[in-house]
Amino acid sequence: MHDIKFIKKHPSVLDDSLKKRNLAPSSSSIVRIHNEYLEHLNLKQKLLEEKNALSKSFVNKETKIEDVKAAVHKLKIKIDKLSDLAELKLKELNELILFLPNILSKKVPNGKSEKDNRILKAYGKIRNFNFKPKNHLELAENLDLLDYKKAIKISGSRFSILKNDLAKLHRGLVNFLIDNNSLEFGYEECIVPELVKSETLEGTGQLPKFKEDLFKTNFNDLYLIPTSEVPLTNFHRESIINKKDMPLKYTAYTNCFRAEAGASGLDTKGLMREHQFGKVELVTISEPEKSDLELDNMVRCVENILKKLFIPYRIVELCSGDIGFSSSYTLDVEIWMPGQNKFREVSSCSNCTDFQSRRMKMRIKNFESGEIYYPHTLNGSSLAIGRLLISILENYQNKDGSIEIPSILKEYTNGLSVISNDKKI
RNA sequence: GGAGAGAUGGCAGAGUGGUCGAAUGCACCGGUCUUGAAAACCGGCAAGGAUGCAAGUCCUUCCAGGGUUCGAAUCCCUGUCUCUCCGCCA
Repeated sequence: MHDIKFIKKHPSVLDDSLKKRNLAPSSSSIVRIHNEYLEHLNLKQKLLEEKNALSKSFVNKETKIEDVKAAVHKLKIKIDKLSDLAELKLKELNELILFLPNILSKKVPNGKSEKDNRILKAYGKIRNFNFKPKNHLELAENLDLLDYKKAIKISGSRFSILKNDLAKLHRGLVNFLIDNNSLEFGYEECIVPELVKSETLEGTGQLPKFKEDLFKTNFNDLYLIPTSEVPLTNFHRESIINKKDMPLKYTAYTNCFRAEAGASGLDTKGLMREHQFGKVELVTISEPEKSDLELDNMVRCVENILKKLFIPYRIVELCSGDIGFSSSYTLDVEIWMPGQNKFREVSSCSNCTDFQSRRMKMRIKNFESGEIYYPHTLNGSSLAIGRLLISILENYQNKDGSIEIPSILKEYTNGLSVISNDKKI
């Protein structure tokens, strides 16, 4: 959501950002519609004032009852008409604005697609295999870790069943990640609903534009969340936060549900792209002037995990053509997947500035000055478990198809140190 | 699934047709007192919008949407959600 007053003052800021995203400029229609709205609104308010005065005069004995009734009746007809006109304009305006993406940070590089993203940093040594590394599907099949026959039978494609030590590894990873986020980086650990109202999704920007990516239930029109960013960021929707309580930092593990409507043919097999996947998320609600710093903190929190797992990764700055709707600046974290011989996204850390907080009417109040303003919201994955599992399986594989467990995870997996076909005692 | 109750400011909770944007308490902010703090006392304290250089003035909002009325937090209808009890259930 954008600030109309800001757009009216600096129309080119919005238009330039839209152009950078390869979209058509729209400030002129916004300004026009808003002015039309104000015309109707101002007139309506004047008439309402008259009407209120007449009602108050009623207590006065001198007033002629019938005259007042007639005058109010006349005013009412005019007011209703103006009300309708104003409402229509406001609706028109909202429909336009709700579909506009966030204004991009100046730092965002120009570009059309992910090919134009900028690699800022690479960390970790890519392992040199003295055999041809298998991909996670081959590894999992050999070790009986995934069952797609059953998954397809019960749910269809793009669903997985994890078994045996892979399920255990998944469970351990979640605990490891949450511990990292909460104990080392101060994010408050939460367990949150995975079904949310449409207003909640509108708050973070998934609705109304990306409806086709979501699963909707027929219970109270609730939607399955595509990421726990949605419930976490909406914690303080329509409320006012005391400045003293800032910043607010949350982490949660949830399942995420995505229709993947536009991804047919992409990553069709395995844990890479599924309708349901587990993810640990970070959300920060921050003072506006501190949000850049908080994004750095967030990325460091994610990097800390990968360093401890000894997984090679790189940090990628998304270009204007690839960056998400609600974000003003995004850094992706990509991890090395030997089976695909490339880096793949495992986290996306975004500064959404005041875009989401305006949509959800979340504000900060400075009780000393009385000042009320919008916080910045940030979100990042830490991390997508499925993709992390792919990377662990592929990076830690041995020639015989067995898989070492990263040492940091042993305390989270009952001491499991290797996944292999050898019977354990 | 059956029966009942309810939705008011950051929270708790009064208010059943005009004097209500709304008592009171807590929280919060400022001050007095104190070496400092606490307590006590005094004062302040809803949000959004329009208009104006500003001071200010005006409009809207007591779950949402309709209706009655000159006038609605208050009366009527519809919807949504919440709670309690019973049943079922992880």
